[in-house]
Amino acid sequence: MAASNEHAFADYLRDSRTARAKADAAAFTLRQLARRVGIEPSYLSKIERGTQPPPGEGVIRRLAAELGEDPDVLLALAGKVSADLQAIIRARPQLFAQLLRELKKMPDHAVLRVAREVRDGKW
Amino acid sequence: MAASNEHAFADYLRDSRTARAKADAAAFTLRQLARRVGIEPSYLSKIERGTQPPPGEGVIRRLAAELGEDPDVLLALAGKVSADLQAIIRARPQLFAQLLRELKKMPDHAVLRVAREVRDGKW
DNA sequence: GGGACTGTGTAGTAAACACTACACATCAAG
DNA sequence: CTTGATGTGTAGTGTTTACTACACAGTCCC
Repeated sequence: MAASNEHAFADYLRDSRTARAKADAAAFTLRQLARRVGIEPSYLSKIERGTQPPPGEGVIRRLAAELGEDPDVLLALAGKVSADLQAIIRARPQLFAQLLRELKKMPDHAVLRVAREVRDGKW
Repeated sequence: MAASNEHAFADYLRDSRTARAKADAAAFTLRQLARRVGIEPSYLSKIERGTQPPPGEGVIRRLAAELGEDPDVLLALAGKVSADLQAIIRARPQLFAQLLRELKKMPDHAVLRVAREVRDGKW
């Protein structure tokens, strides 16, 4: 694998913001977004360029909310896993460890199918 | 549940070691275990009494190996989730986030059944 | 009663994490 | 031409994580 994903989170974030800026220019300047999220503009700037590593989960969640992105995807790009998902695993470590390692090999549609069947109360 | 302990990891670890010590006293002194795991005895002592927070994943894995414990369980007691499981989730965040949050409500036997069916190649 | 063990107390450290504060250069608009 | 906004550079801070180093007291053995 090439080192293509060095700034995966950074790039995704900047692209997402500039995309929103096309629609609503004034509301999605770096400074405005930083202000709504509650961080320093210079910090967001560095994050968007990958100068700084991705921020903490809280900031990522607020960014996702403002940008209409999926928090879990953004967290993943930041190399993190949502704290609530971790808690779910920790509650039954063996069960979920086994299941996840099994599903690792499976294609998307298989995982999706499992999820759907579970949701549809077939268990 | 009895007094759900603040020092769940600590107590579990100490109990596990002292249990092994009944069988093979010399091999499971605090110092011997610390030596095999590659940490300072005083550090292990503090960990076993909950004076210090649980160690990193590497140390926990080596402790589990020496004590014949399940690494995922030990990690869970330490408030952590195995790095490899996190990587599995990060590879397909939406899929696994949805599945896990769905399975959270389900009883053990249901999760187990899903895992078994997946393993048995019904997908 | 000196050695060789136990476990423990005190102190400190090095790196990573998650940010803030403020000054600066640039550019568009009035 | 200066005002007000944009993004960015430099510097620094408090906290957490993950440990090490070494000295110490008690116990068992002869």
